[in-house]
Amino acid sequence: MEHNHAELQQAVKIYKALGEPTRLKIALLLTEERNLCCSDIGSKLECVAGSTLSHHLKQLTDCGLLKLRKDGTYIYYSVNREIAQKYAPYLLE
Amino acid sequence: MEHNHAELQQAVKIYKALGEPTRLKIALLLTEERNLCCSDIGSKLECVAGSTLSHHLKQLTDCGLLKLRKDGTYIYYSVNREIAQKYAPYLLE
DNA sequence: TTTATATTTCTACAAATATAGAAATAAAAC
DNA sequence: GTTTTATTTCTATATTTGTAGAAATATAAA
Repeated sequence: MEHNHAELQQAVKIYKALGEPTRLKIALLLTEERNLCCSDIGSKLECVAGSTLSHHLKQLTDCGLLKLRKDGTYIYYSVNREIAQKYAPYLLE
Repeated sequence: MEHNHAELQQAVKIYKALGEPTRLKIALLLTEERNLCCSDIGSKLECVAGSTLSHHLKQLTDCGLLKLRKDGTYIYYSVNREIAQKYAPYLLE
């Protein structure tokens, strides 16, 4: 009902992030399995360069859809289920 | 859980459609007010050429998010609430 | 300290896309 | 019939974006 500009912009960012096959797969992967790191994801989605993956993970994180936890050189990603529930519960099905 | 290829492709199309400011506004507009035609929408979203609007409405329709009803030269659009509920309930808030 | 591993940033480029003007199509009104 | 209105298709263009290699950064392991 009352969608202010800031909220609308976040929604656009979230949907833009999910509107790309590789990123949607990443999001679905991280919904099923929590705490995967960049290289884990890379080995599950064959044929994606590390730099490309990093770029996608940044977008998914920047919009608020992914949470991250750093541990040494590793960064573990998970889906922010509250955000997913609000904007794209399809991910959680 | 079991996201087959076809369903995944539709999800990508839906999120890609919503991941653009003008199209998200159109979708929100049509959630609040049913049965608007192309030119109605055009007058509510100032500064969008008819051809551009047509292009956006096609994408929103092709992915299944909008339903249409033709009446003479007019085409009335509405949101497919079942699809919105599944993929983007944010629209219905 | 050197080496290996994880991730990001930089750079470049091909492909996709949002945009709109002009022409085309279609149906209504006159 | 002609004219007006609604929408689409065609065409072109500027911008965005997905991609990956190379270099950089950072931390851990040896």
